Amino acid sequence: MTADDVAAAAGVSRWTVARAFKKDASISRKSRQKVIEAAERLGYVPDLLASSLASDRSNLVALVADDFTNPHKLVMLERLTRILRKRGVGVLLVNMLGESDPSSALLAASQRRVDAAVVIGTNFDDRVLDTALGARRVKKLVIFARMSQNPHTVTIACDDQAAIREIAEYLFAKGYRRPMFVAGPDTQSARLHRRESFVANWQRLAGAIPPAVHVQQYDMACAVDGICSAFGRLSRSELPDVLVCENDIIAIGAMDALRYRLGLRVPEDVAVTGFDDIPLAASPAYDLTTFRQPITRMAEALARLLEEGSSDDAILPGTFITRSSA
Amino acid sequence: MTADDVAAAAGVSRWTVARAFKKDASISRKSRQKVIEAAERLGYVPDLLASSLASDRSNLVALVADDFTNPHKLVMLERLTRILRKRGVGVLLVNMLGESDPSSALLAASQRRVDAAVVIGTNFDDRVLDTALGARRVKKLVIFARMSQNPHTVTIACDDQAAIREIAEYLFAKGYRRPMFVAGPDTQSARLHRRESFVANWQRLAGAIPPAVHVQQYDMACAVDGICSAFGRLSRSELPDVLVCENDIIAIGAMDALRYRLGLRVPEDVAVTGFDDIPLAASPAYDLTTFRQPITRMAEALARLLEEGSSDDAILPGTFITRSSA
DNA sequence: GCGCTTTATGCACGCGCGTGCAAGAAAAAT
DNA sequence: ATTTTTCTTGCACGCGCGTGCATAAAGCGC
Repeated sequence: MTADDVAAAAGVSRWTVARAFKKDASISRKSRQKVIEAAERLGYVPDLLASSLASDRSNLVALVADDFTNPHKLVMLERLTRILRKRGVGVLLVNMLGESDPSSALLAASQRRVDAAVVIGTNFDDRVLDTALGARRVKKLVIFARMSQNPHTVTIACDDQAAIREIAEYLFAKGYRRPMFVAGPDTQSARLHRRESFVANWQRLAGAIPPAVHVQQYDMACAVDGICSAFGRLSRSELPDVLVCENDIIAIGAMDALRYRLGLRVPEDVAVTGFDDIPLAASPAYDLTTFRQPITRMAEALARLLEEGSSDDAILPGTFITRSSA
Repeated sequence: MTADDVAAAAGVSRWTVARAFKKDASISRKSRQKVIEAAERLGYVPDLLASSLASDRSNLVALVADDFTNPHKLVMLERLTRILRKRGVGVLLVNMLGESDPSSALLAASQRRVDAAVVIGTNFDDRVLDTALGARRVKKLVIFARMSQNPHTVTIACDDQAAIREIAEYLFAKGYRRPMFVAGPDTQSARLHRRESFVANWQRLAGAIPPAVHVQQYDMACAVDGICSAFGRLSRSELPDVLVCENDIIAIGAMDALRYRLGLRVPEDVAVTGFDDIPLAASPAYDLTTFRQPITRMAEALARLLEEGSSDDAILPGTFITRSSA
């Protein structure tokens, strides 16, 4: 079933068929009607592959990820695929986990002529992005839910600064005085700046620099180990009264460590906050105070960026969710 | 950068360039060397879009899903994308959640000429598959990690029958005598047959038919509610001694319900088993006895199926994981 | 009904590569 | 040296649709 078949059936030319399927095309109401009917009858749908080849838009974006241990990724994937699909944009999921050369993931995407590569992973650094862009491999590079200093990329993210300020002020107001920040791995670039933000805010509020620990990976088991070893080095009097975690998966690992390894109660002995509001955070077992990123609006910002071809960063406000863990 | 450019640079024809990039092509060692060098120098990589258009293989599969609340999906996505990518197969992620017409998801995939559509969701029924196949929309339809009666589809799944038998026998041997099966939604088709399997096995072992409940969705919150209302209808003496759950996410919801809503201890009062071995199952908070599906080998079976074009079902054995929850 | 503007339609060419075949080159056998 | 076999290379044609322009049709005021 090609456009030619439909053209013959509708008694028009192939190009009129193409116009019937194109919004804002110069075509009469009658012709479009005829074409649509014929197409329906024959079961014709335009071939996006041929269309991509002929034009220079593929209506396809690559989602590049290297971190599949965080359930929040699933939320992001769901939202992105649903919203992009509604706008006729397909999603190519590229796993760059265990890739010898990380930029080869970008290359794989470029071979399919994606309109944009959207990085939603964690452990990539600026050089990778630069080489990919330098080689004109991808037309557009978007960093999603992360920050990047790279001037050639577009950032779509939650307003972490404001979020962390809100968390810090809330904790201070609630009377917590010995917070400890629990961060993820200390990557080269495109990192979150939640730790710096929290330290700055707490200094402003309480006049003291809070301690911070890093866990090896954004992973529950790592968080458990990280917290245990961090607490092992602390004397009883130095114990924090609240753990401010970079995200929910670390926070949940931290809660498990506190409860099941260290025999402490949450929130009575040590309170915990997270970031992301993953589904598990709402479970009665954790009931985690956290911060929800505006994923839907971020996905919509991405869709708009693709449609309009703009290159403006989008930093959107999220929602603070208070539960019983802090 | 097209093959023509490389051809000119290497002093050969465009077709020789194509051959250099094709495995088992009839080409001399020298020519290939020349071409590869020139390609590397010019930064050329073959355009998969044009390649797909010209041939009838796109090396692209669609992963169709409608359920993004189960972290196990993330494991599946990671494994599938990684293993398929290693073989040069791209993955198009299609979200059919909230789609008015479910088959439109298949259509979207077909418009990109995918080599196969792989269904990894839950709430689709046979009619959808039939119409999609009837219209020759997709060349191949694969049901992944599910069973389907539809004779035109290929099934790649874990051997649930054997798995459930192993669980039932383990529980019986451990002395449990009043099991209750906790199943997910009762869909039309392409369902799991774990409940039937368990009932049959338990009847064989203990000579009694165990009760079963259904929760609305494969979702923690639903499982919590489902268990609470099921236990509400039971008298003290009828309480089960073990909940055999269709998958981990239900099992974890069940554990939360038991502990935080019903005030029961796990496993002392009621034991729990799951299925899938999601990362959370290994956490100290749950430490769930469960059954791990051979996702890696299932993904490899899919890759083989694409390469060889065979249409044989693959039912692969998994691994029973015993932890403290039962 | 005439000139004018606006709107519709048709068409040549190209997007980058695959397929199958035939001709050419090299190696092997006579 | 010649023939046969094997290997290697080149090429016409097509995959299905988009772009920009030229032409045709329709609408409009007088």
